[in-house]
Amino acid sequence: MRQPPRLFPAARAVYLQGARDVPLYNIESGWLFSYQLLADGRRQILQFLLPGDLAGLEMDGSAGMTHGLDTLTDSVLCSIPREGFQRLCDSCPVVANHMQWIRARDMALLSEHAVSLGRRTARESMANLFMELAVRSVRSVQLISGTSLRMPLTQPIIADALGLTSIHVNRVLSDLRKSRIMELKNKMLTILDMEQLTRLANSPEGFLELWGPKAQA
Amino acid sequence: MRQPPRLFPAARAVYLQGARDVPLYNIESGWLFSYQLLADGRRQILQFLLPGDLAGLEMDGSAGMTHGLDTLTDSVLCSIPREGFQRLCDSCPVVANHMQWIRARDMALLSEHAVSLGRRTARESMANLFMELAVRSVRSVQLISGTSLRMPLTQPIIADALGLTSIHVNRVLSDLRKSRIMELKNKMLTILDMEQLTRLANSPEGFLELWGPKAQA
DNA sequence: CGGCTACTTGATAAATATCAATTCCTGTGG
DNA sequence: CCACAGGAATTGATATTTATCAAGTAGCCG
Repeated sequence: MRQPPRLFPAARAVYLQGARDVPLYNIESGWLFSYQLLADGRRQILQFLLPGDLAGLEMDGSAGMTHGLDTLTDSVLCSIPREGFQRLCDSCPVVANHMQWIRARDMALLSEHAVSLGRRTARESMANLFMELAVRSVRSVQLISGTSLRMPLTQPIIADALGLTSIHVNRVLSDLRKSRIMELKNKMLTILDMEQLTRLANSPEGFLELWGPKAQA
Repeated sequence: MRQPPRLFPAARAVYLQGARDVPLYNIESGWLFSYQLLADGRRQILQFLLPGDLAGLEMDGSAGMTHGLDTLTDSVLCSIPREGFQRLCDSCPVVANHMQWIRARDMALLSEHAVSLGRRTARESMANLFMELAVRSVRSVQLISGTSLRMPLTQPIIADALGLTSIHVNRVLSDLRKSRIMELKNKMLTILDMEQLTRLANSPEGFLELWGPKAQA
């Protein structure tokens, strides 16, 4: 049912906010993000999508998508027709069930993100974001080398994810480097002090276990 | 399958963050909110729940709930055993389907909330929140009298929903009153200038239609 | 190359938080 | 039924965080 894989180059829109008849997309490789725009151009990034994730789950239909999807890196996506998938869900409870699980996980991720936006300081939010992405990317494909891993985010992207300006992101990042906690350079994240980073991130118990055994299924 | 209705008085916990074996709850009447706490007590409210909504959908299982649920007003809830409901979903695709729809709607609401937290000013966020709750409450049970409707939120609650302090909420609220846009008094919201309020809320097209015909189903 | 964007740093401004104090409600216990 | 306690609402003064403006360098894609 999955359509043939298709390559989307880095920094391209996969679909725009408001688009109609958008299929689901299975992410074979690459990093992407979903976002929502305000009329004057302000942008809030809602989620980052990594290999193995499913995009386009949110609303569709007559009103159009509530969010847009862009690639961060070159990505390979397979589209999945909505109605065919719907039929599959109807006929196979195991699939329908797994979908619920995926949606619950997405919701937990977005909730955690909302906590950062509303109640964490810039430092805490950044620590949290990097821990989340480190765990997720290691669990999906990523090869770690020492304490470094690939983290293809630019400062403006981090800013739009955390509700900050890129200038402020730059300053906090250099603070974190000076504090010898972590370093982001050349799209590589190096964790210098996992102890302190974890304390800063301050995620509720259980958050990092969201990608435990069950997520492998 | 739904258990007998049970009354929860105002300002009570229905379940705590981290609780295990929590059932689903159908909200027969009352207003509630779900939230997440940080170790030092900072609180982020994630969603408001109104009659007809379903609570407890997010993660459960061995790790415990990722969020807590409290009542705002006296509320009547029916618990729904998780495993029984699971079986129902498995045997009845229409139900499973509607669940997906509910989860997609919750996701869209939380996304919009995240946009407020990250990219809207305090004024805009508040306009947005009140428009959302006005529309939802009118669609569920609420009786409107003129341009006023019941809105049982305190300033500290609004603050924890929008990532602000209650002091700042107070100031913005009195600004909004002085600007003759809206007024919140005695748990009643009065809309003085719908035109301006809508412009301030600045919600993407389609957001307010999330509770259109289909939501009645 | 050339043009755009990212990154960096400094100076200043705006939004929002913190501290403090007072009044007003409202639910509760005597 | 009243008194009281505790949170809610309000206002002022001040502090902190984060944004805005500005400018220059450095990278990267076409």
